[in-house]
Amino acid sequence: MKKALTLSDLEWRIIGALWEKGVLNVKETWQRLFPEAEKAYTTVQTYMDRMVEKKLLKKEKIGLVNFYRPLVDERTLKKRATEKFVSNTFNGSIGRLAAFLLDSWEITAEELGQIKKLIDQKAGETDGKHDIPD
Amino acid sequence: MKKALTLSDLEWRIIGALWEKGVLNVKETWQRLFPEAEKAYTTVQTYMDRMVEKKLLKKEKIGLVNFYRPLVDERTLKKRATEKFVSNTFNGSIGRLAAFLLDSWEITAEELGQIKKLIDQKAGETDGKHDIPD
DNA sequence: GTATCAATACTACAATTGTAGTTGCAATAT
DNA sequence: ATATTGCAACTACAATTGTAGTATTGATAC
Repeated sequence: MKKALTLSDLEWRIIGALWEKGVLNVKETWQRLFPEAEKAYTTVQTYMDRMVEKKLLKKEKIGLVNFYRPLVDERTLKKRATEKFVSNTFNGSIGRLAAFLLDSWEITAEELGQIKKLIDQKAGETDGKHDIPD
Repeated sequence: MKKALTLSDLEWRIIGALWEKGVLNVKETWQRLFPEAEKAYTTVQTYMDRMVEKKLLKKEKIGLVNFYRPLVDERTLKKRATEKFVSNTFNGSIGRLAAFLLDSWEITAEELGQIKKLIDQKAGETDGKHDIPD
């Protein structure tokens, strides 16, 4: 009932760590995210298990320890999240988002240059389907 | 305890309607958003009142009817929402977001052109602080 | 002046989220 | 064997969210 695609802050951080490292157990994740124990270990544990229920992660026990791996592809999830965000906030228009970003952010000249370069690449590559790496 | 800046879908739609129209009462909002009564009138009512509590809207009674107005500026709220989104999803980097958009979206040549134009404008205007309108 | 209508105000309640404590169990150190 | 340590499993609980029903009250039509 609701394809669960709004991750909370902590969920993003957890899955982010997992994408980065591949597999982690609760302790590792907890230490990474909260080196000063800003949140309780069990909080992270609860989150990770709930994320398993939500099919965001997969958990497998090796010896006594559970290891968690991301079940969803980073690009896919980010894309959905972006779609949702843009839909809520900019009536679904990427163009509006782009305009807003340019208009409301301090973006350095370098960044602008880089982005322009990306655009040119993109424009140049308008022949075949570009193969999504990875 | 939490500066309430993640609006839910429905909250976005409501405040969006309010930004568009300036003031609306519950009934008008409800009819606009759910012309087929997909949600109950009282659901919208509840939401709008909760948004008043959250200081997102202001409510004032005129005659017997309550009218609601947005209390937060559209640009400001969208900026915060974007920041939060980018922070969660792209490690806070607008550049990464931009790269992702270019890489993962089908963007038409026209759109690319327009965006490029915006960038050039922006680049041209790199002298003084640009005054954020409104 | 009473029934009806419209909009408000109040109440309800399950699901989800944020946060963590408690219990149990296997490995290890003594 | 026994105490201790590490982690897993289970349980808890308040706050928020999604959804809406019921009650009340002022206006209006007879």
